[in-house]
Amino acid sequence: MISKRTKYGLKALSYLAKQEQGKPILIAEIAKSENISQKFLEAILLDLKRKGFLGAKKGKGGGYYLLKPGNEISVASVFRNLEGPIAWLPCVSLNYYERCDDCDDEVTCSLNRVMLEVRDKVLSVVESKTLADL
Amino acid sequence: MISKRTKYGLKALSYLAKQEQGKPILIAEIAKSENISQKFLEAILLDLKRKGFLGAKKGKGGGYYLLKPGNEISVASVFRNLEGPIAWLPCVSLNYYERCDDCDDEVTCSLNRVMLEVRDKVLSVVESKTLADL
DNA sequence: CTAAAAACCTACTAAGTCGATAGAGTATAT
DNA sequence: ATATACTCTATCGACTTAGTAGGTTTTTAG
Repeated sequence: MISKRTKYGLKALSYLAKQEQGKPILIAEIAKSENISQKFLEAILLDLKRKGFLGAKKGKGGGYYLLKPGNEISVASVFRNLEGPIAWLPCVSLNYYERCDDCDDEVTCSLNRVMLEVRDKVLSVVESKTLADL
Repeated sequence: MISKRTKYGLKALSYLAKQEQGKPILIAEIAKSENISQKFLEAILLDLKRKGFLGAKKGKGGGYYLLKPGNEISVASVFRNLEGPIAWLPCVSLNYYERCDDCDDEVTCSLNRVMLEVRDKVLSVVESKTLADL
């Protein structure tokens, strides 16, 4: 299960991808349209701005807008930035690799192979899908 | 990411699947072999017993054993019992379905289709793999 | 019959996350 | 100037995670 944070973030970005690119959209508009708590969404969008997905404009006529076209932003990149690793175990993660302290050896670990398969299957979907596909 | 609970559970079951079926194995033996905190593993195995995966024998010569051969227990069934839903969202879960309160309609939800794809890809792995494959 | 073995059970903990709310501060357009 | 709208800090209660501690019950062996 993914967190509401990630879910809301994806929904908001997909909403923005449907708009004229570069045109600022109000947090309030997105929140209302997607049925998201506005204050919660504020924090999520701010985070997405810091992570380079969004630009923002303050004051009247302001709002958030995508910095790249929707079809250049993969679901995987959003997921990794909001939720974290895509892999089920740190020892099979591409971007967040970490050794398991309970395994002597990854080659003999019983779970390693299956977890690699799961990761690759998920990646095959989320790396190929972009905001424009949502 | 899956919890250590689920990870340890899978490792312990796969350890048991490698033993002579029906022969009781000590918690301590599994814990040592798999580098798991024994007390934590106790709780996990007890849970797996209650959920019908394991049998137990008390007293000297006792221990835990699989109730079915390893090749009849899918990774998916263990995952569901220890971790919960396999799907990323409740609205695309086969076994734990729940409506999303923020979506008016699942057909128009931007995430629904992609999340279904993710679920199916993961299922294709974990439903086909059994403890004997680990 | 007794003692050791081993599963079983209850309770507790520290730390962290989740989903949200409240209330200011800051930059901008008119 | 003033309203607008993003930005920041702080807090919240409920929950989960990964354990630890210590005692109880059942079973087997001597």
